[in-house]
Amino acid sequence: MRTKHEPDGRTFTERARRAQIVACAIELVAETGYPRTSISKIAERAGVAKSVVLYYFANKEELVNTLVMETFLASVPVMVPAIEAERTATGKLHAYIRSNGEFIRTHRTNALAMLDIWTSYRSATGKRLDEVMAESTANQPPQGDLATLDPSAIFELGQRTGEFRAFPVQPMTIALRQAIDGAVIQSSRDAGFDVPGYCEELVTIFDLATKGEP
Amino acid sequence: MRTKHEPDGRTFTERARRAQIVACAIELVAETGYPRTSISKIAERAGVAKSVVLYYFANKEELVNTLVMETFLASVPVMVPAIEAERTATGKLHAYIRSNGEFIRTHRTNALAMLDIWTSYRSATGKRLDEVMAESTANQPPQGDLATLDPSAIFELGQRTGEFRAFPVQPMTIALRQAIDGAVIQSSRDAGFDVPGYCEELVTIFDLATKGEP
Amino acid sequence: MRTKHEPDGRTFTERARRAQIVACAIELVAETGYPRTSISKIAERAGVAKSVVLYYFANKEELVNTLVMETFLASVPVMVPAIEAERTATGKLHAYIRSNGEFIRTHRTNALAMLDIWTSYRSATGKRLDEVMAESTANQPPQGDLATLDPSAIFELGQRTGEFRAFPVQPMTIALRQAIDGAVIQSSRDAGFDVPGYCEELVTIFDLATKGEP
Amino acid sequence: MRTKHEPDGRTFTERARRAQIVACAIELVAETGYPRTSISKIAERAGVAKSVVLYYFANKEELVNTLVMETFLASVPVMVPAIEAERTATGKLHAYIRSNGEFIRTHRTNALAMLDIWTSYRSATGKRLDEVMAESTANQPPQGDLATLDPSAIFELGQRTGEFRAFPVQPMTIALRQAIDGAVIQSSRDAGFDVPGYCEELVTIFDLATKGEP
DNA sequence: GATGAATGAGCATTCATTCAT
DNA sequence: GATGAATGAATGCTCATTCAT
Repeated sequence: MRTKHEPDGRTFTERARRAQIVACAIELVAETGYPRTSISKIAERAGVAKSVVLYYFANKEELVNTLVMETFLASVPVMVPAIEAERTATGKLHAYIRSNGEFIRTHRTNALAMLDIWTSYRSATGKRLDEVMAESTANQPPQGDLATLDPSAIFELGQRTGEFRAFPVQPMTIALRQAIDGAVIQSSRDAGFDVPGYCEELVTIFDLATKGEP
Repeated sequence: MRTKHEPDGRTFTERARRAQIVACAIELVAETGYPRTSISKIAERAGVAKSVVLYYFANKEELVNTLVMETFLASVPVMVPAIEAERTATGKLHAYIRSNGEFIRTHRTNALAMLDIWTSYRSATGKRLDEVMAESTANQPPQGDLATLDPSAIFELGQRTGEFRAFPVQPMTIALRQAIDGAVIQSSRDAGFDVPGYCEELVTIFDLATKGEP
Repeated sequence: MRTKHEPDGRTFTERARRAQIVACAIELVAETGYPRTSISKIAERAGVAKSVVLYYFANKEELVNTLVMETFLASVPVMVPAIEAERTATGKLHAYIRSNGEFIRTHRTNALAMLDIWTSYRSATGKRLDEVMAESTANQPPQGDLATLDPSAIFELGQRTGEFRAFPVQPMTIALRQAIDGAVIQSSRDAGFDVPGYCEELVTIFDLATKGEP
Repeated sequence: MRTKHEPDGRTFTERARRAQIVACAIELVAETGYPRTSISKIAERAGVAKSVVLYYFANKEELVNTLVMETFLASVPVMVPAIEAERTATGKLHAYIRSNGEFIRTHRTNALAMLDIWTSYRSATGKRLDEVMAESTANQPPQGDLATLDPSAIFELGQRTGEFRAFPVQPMTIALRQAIDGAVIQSSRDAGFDVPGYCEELVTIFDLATKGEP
């Protein structure tokens, strides 16, 4: 008899194994960094043969893509509703920072792994992950959740409504994203790092930075 | 005749060779990232045999440490005088950001390599570079140039003089360091990125963030 | 009700599946060569699971044997009647060459695959296909269609009837078989190669070679 | 002290090791076929670590190229003088066949390996060796030894001098090359195969085939 | 000082095959 | 009948490191 396939075309076992392998990969990347995370170490941690990993993922790149995508998708239900619940740019900015911090706190390992891959992944041709992803979605402005999760949109809204002062959006966006990534980095060095507390400070900092009249 | 040894116990030739190898390593890390920078590629670029690299550096870790240390030391004459020339905390903060930007602009390759190593280096046991370095200088508060180059000192000064509002120093330090690292990351993706312009925005942002009364 | 079994002990479905798999295998070998033809690629092209291929064929060797046998059997109705229709050795020789060329032209993929396997197949112990097959039919002189398809018999006939000069049969046989294989090789490199035209030249060449008085 | 380098830029050890590795590779290809000849098996036979093979040859392709080139170059001093010593096309044709047979007899393993590679080598993109080599020397007519070793030139000469009948050169060339390759194939199946005797028959066959008036 | 030679560990990937269902 | 799951062996290749000279 045929094995039962779920609507997504995957069997129960396949979905479970894929999830298990992705989980082990995330742990290893978070603990030892992406370059030291090999397929055999992932298999070892999962308690399966190395070839099992490559049975479920065509190659390492597919595994990494899945990992990144799953982590990104996990952040959506935490962040998007929080941001969209706010009507003002100020409210959205606060919600963006706090919900991002909340995601880092509740999904610490995911966040660690994602940031490590984000910074140290290089394709066979030397390209970084964002460059690879940018190519596949070239010339398309961010849409849907992706748009909501881009701080630039919040800054532009605030400038249109007059809540924020006139400042170049790109540098502010970079500074904010980097500041939030700082929470992940600190968290990786000190498991007890107070992410929500840090984010409250970021709320104050970027509140002042966006509103003040220099 | 004996070969003349300089005060550091190294001959002129040895220092020149080491400098040449470090320079090639920096170039390669900046171009292709740390994990893709192998000793044989460094040797190839330097035009020497692979074993020569390991003759001058006991192992890859020592080479990396030297590389980081040299880059750090190169930043001292650019940043320290600029910061120390200022008397107020505000002036020192501005000088810190601008001189750091100036260093990134004039030593782009160094800065790129350093940040890449900072984020992706892991020792054989999985430790990051700062963790490894922290162990060798454990329990010592930063001194001399190191103290000057630590933004925490500037923030504490400003709070003592009343120039800055009362805020927890650690989060502000993390946010500032991360924001500046953002300049390097952008520069690595876009060689034409306007680092000084970006830093001017950071001056405004952190001016507002440290002074405002929330 | 019991599934109906044909005389060969196989059901209709089974024979159809086997034929389909063999057909896909032939295509792949012809296109990419035997060593690059894996069971998973065959299964993929046939649109079945990899394990299905090994359900119908005990192992890769059995699949290859079937493939070769089917191709050989396909050549019989093209070549044997043409050769047997001729009464003279000269006529049979011409018919042998021309009908072989005709088979190559009409069954190009089969011929390509068969020659590729013939030249590059090696068993687990390093033996070639003809050696493996020879073992299973050891000490039996060729019979039936196999005898008709052996050029040696034609040459011996011609020498008995006086149509051909006295020459050692083995070298002439080797030269003829190799010359015909040349048509397949050329055809694999250049799909537009004029096989019948080439075979007409072979007819002339071997006519002169078998008849001349040196 | 520097290791002494010979005029070709290679040390004594390097030349010896390369020769040893190539010799082992030739043996293995001749015995078990190219696809079953792996770098580790070559290393094992040579009694060195697998990595040593890749220390002397950048990759498998370079090793194969060296192997093919060395075998080809080994055939030059055997064949070229013999062919060039003859003035008539008939003499050159006989010399071509006989000296090629002589080369096969004295360099049996080389000839076996070369033919196997010639027929079963495929590049990563699926191209055969002659196609790969043709690309690198595209649009250049064969020159020097390569021209001498091309039977087409002999056939064309004979047609100009009137020694040979008018026949299309390409099919005759294919038939001759294939017939000679037949000697190698027979030799690989039967180490005692009488190559010179076989070649004498080829001399007769192609003598008749090129001269007769059909 | 300098380097050619050698090596073992590790990596991503392919593949034929086994087996329980 | 059919197949999803799993696996071990093998492959080409990279790399940091050791060592004798």
